[in-house]
Amino acid sequence: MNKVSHPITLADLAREAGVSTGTVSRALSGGTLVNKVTRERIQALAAAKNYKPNLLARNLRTRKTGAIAVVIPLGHETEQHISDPFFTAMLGYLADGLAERGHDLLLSRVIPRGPEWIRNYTDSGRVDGMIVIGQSNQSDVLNAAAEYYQPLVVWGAKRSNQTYCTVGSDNRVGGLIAAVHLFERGCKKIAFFGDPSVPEIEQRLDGCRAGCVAAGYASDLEVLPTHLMADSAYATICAFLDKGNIPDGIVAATDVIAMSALRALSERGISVPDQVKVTGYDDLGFASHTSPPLTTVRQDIELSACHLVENLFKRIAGEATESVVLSPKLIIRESTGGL
Amino acid sequence: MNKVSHPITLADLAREAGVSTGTVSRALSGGTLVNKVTRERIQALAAAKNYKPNLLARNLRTRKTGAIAVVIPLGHETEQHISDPFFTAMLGYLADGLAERGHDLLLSRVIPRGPEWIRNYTDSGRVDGMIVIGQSNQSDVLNAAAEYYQPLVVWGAKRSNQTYCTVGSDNRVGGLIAAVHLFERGCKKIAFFGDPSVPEIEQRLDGCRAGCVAAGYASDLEVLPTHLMADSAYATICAFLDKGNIPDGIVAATDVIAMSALRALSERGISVPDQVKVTGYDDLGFASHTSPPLTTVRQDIELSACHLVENLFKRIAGEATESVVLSPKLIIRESTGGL
DNA sequence: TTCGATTATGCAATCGATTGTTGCATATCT
DNA sequence: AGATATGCAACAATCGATTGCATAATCGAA
Repeated sequence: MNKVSHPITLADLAREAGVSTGTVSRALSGGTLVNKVTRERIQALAAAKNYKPNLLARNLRTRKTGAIAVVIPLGHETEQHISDPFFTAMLGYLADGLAERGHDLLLSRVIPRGPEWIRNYTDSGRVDGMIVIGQSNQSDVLNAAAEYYQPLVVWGAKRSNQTYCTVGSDNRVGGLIAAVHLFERGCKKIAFFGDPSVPEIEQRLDGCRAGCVAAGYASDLEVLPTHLMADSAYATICAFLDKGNIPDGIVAATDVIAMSALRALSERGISVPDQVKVTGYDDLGFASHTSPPLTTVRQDIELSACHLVENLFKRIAGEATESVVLSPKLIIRESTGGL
Repeated sequence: MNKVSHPITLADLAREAGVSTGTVSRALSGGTLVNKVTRERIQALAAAKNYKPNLLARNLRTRKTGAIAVVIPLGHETEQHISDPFFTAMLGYLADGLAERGHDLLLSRVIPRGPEWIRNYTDSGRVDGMIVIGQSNQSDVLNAAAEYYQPLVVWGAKRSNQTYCTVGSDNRVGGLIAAVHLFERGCKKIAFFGDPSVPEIEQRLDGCRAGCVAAGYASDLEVLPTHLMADSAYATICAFLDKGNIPDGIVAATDVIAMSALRALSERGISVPDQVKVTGYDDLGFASHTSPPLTTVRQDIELSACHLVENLFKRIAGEATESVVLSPKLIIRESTGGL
């Protein structure tokens, strides 16, 4: 067995069959331009030889690649890892959605150091389109790219000065319904756990504040900035609780933070939902399996992924697309007292 | 702004600079074969025009692609989704590891219907190598591929008749240390939760049985087959518990199953670890954040990903590699009584 | 001034497939 | 039988970059 045996090529096949490469190509692509007998002979030969076309060559010629770049720009959150559960869940659904349409997924994690990173995708000919997960602080770059590159969609909040197509959920509404729910369940003193320097989280906090106003909540909403990663959030929350200043309702900016809060509370013998009610955000897979199960604002990641993929393919086809803003939905579970 | 503006090419640049494409190519690749003055002039021009080489063309010529296929074959577990937490965690680490070496990650989920799927990667010229996550029931296909395709590594258990390179952890030992730990903690009646028709899980069960023997455990180990997905596992476990046949120790085949068990137990007022002790498997991110935190057999996913990447690049370079068997490690937390 | 050595650049083949055009051979029709 | 129509397959250009080889330009030394 030859170690560096190059895969068989169209030319090899042509030589063997005694015809030209063009004929082989047409025979395999199934058109009727080739005599049925020769066509079937060539197809049989190709199958016997385990022929697979070189996709680079085909793609170079046809200007289609069958791959979509999924890019995660890590602008400020360099601590954040692709292994963040939200990203990975999104990634899984995107992979499934793209696979259904016969496309592969080229995954990249980018730490932007200048505006030119995006041209590695838009101008490299490697992909038919790109999905950017989270605009981070790269709005300007994305706006510029949208000018010359159509097949681009972005997961994230819609902002006013954007020319690119986004799919995202309304973080402000999400924050609002979480807060309102806590007040409805009788909370008198609520706190927000999460880092407002992340754009999405800032909007959630904003909505949360609006909910406080709507409920006639007098005092200032307490805000505890925490990182997105579980370990770090957990430590911050423990320190906070140990100061003794315990709220009776917590709006956590993500499920991961909520999970850390549940753990910290449980370890201190503080009962959820009796003494403290907790809401999360995202409704990740584990949210229904914490103890108690977590009330959370669902961002329907699967649906979002569908929209992203659908809009992307519309744009690839040259059609116009509208940005999508999904309504977040409150999923009520035990951590706020259940139904 | 032209909607279908094709990216600028080497030839465009050459025309503009009044030189041949070859010269431009050499100038940009930085060699000293081009006069310093012309070289810098061309480099400046390229930068000004935002030139990015077409990677398909380059790769076709150089026979290198800078991409690695990460393939998840779903042989029997068609229910299993890429969004499974174990896969996504692995994926994140692989993405990071490959990115460090300047390679992209081409993600595919494959439902094998015949032996030829693997040639879409080995013979398509699209990737420089491939990492297969989980051998599923595709051992034969992988063995055949290893004959002609060197840059291939597989995550999974090492089996006797394998010619391909694997990285995996010793599932048998993992199952054993979990069981032994439960006996040490005083359990008298333990059960195994998980579906033994999955090869890895079968090995874990096997180890678990060995642990029983070592501990002089008289009766037969009770085995409850559950699916890998949380919802389904939860339902199965509830039904099991409601039959009243409650063990005092549970070895769960994955963290997801363990999490479902914790929830089911908690809802029935059964105290963990006082009445029942529970161990998981994997040590995924959420394992330390369940309540109570989960004792679990850690498969060091990050380290595994490192080994996979490292071995793959060795094989790409033509070096020989050894399969790696990592020792799983018991992480003791509250669900079995803590340290 | 002339020759050899060196350097810089152009030319053209190449990677492997797709596809428009063309030529040949047979089939069909008057 | 001669003219036209049709089917089949070969030829060659193309996608965009890389690279071996040939050639032109430059320089130093005799």
